[in-house]
Amino acid sequence: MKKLFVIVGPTASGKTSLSIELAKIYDGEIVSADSMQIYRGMNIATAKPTEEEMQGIKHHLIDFLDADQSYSVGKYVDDAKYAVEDIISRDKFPILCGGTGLYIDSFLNGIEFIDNSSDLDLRAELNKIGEEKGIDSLLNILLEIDPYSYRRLFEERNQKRIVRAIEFYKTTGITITEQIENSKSNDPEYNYMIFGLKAFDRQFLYDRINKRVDIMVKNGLVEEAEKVLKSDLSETASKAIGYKQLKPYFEGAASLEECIDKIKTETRHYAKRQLTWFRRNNNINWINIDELKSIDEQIDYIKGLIDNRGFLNG
RNA sequence: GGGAGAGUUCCCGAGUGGCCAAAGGGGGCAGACUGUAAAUCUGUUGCGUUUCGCUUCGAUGGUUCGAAUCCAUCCUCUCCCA
Repeated sequence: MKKLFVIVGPTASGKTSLSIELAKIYDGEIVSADSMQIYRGMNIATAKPTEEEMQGIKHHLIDFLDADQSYSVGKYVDDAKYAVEDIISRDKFPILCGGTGLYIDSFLNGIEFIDNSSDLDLRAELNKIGEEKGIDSLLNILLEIDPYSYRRLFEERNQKRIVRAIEFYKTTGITITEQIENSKSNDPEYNYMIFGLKAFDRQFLYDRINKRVDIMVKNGLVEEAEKVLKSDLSETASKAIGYKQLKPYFEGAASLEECIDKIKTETRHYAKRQLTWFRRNNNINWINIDELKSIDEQIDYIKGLIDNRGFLNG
């Protein structure tokens, strides 16, 4: 079976530099799994590696879309597969690296998404119902078509997900419950070892995040934000942390410091959510970055794991 | 020196005699997640032997069956006049 390495972890845990070192050792190329680094012009806020940092290692799925284009998991699964196959065909070793858990899991598990399952007009219409008549009226619609989803989403009352479940059924004729089941049936195509970076002490990570945001500001985050906010942003791109939080500053409604603090807070929350996502994956080999602080130590540890398992043999 | 006001749980902040371990928000912690995922949403947040007990609302003392809420003194802070 085709082999690859996967590196995951919360933002600011050091995935980028580790992946590049690993690529140097194993003659690899990197496939990014990051929903924001795909965009051109969004560099500082997304902590996109610079040419210099890449050290000649080829990176895929970075910098290939303009910010006014939207993107999705479904596209990612296809694009990542294409990139990985391309790398393998050239006898290089693929290293998937990123923090977007949904993208990574969907790709690794070979989830098949269905084309044309979106209807933005219907979505808007349903959202309107939600705003006007309340979330219960949406739940009632869902109850009619997919009682299982209804039960699953009843407690959570997540309008976005309820709307999506209805939309999915109305556009495809099958329920989201069925789709979830069907999409899982594929056999995995790749044999992979997955490494996760995390901090034993949460505060250690949070400090790193805070410091990194300060560095971003020094590197011109505010200027970049001004430019990005003036351009046309797709639904996807507009969600990036680091730009929208600066809006009040540009509008004179808040101080620069307040906005930067907001970026730090939002980034910490994001890291927390990433950790929650990855934590349920029992296959991850965790590396504590507050124990193994240098890349060299991390690489040694990873090499040990790879050899131990005989992953590259045969 | 004179006058006005304020001190509430990690933070901001509501509460002016019992329904108050104390609204709401923030932050923290935990969780969910199938085409917007850097999104969206949920739970929890004084302690304990947890349908009950204990300790909390600047401090001390008092009034009362009962106080975060009323009174006295003290401490700290803010503002106004000097």
